Amino acid sequence: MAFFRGRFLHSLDAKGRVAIPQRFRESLGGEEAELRLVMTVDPEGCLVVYPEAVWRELEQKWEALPQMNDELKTYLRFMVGWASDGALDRQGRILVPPPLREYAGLEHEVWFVGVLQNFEIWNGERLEKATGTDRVRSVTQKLSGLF
Amino acid sequence: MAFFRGRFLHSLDAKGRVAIPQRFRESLGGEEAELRLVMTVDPEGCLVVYPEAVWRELEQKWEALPQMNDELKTYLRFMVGWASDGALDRQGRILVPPPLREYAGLEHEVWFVGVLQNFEIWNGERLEKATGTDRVRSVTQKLSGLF
DNA sequence: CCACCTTCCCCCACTTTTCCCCACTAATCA
DNA sequence: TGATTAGTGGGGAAAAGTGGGGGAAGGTGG
Repeated sequence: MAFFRGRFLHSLDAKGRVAIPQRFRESLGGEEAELRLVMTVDPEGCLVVYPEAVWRELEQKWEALPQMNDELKTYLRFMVGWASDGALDRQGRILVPPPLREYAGLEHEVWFVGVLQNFEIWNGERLEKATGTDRVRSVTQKLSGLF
Repeated sequence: MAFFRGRFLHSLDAKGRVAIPQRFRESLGGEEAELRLVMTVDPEGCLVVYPEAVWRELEQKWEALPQMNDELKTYLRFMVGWASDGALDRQGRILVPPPLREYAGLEHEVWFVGVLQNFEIWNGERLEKATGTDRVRSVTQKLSGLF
């Protein structure tokens, strides 16, 4: 299973390409393996990127759900509706489609953040707000019962 | 299991490398063993360094939790998002990636502090504030029921 | 059906970072 | 006082990230 850790500052070029951090590329599988991935959005305001295999598991879970209620429909419209799949180019870069770029407020500088099974791509200011120490402290308090 | 104790003053060189105190290196396992470790940050403003095995246990705990939970996501963005794994070089040093260096306010002089299962790397002034006797006194009072 | 335009992806060239290896100094211990 | 071991610093090769030119592919409108 792939594991993504750490944060990396990269830059989106004028053509909308970003290099995936080498550490992440290694986690994506063998060198010649199909480096396919699926990206979508998170309500927090960032992009979320999954190795194709991980994404497929999510899809299977959704399909296996007993009934399709309104909440699930809303959720799928969001997660699946925004999803875009692609592959790395020969230089290890991906192309971020304009709608996703806009959703996540990505300009020139973007942060890659590993969160175990997948990773995220953030606008710097948003990331700072989302992971500021105040917020983390309060969250840690709430979680402290769990581990 | 490894045990880290004590504090040591070392210096970060211009390339961002620091030597791990020899005492700590011994605790990391056999000489030829894989001297791999994972470092991340603490809201208190320092770096936290784990032997790889200890870190993995933490990750396994996190993975067992429900992944849709927003609080957990925030927490992972912080802990895992800052994490950086690496190995000691031939001289027993590690490279501290620039984002971590900046987060912890590390300049030339840094303090290593052992805290049992892992150790921390501090900016001197911050360490002084965090472990000032006033603060420790009040904390000790609150804990006094526990042991 | 054909010209045009955009999008995407390949290649190449440049810069920066990382990580080897080696050499110097300081401290420790016979 | 020599010998060993820790910590420090720097040179240089290799790798990673960045940016741009140009051709192929695919969509659009006449």
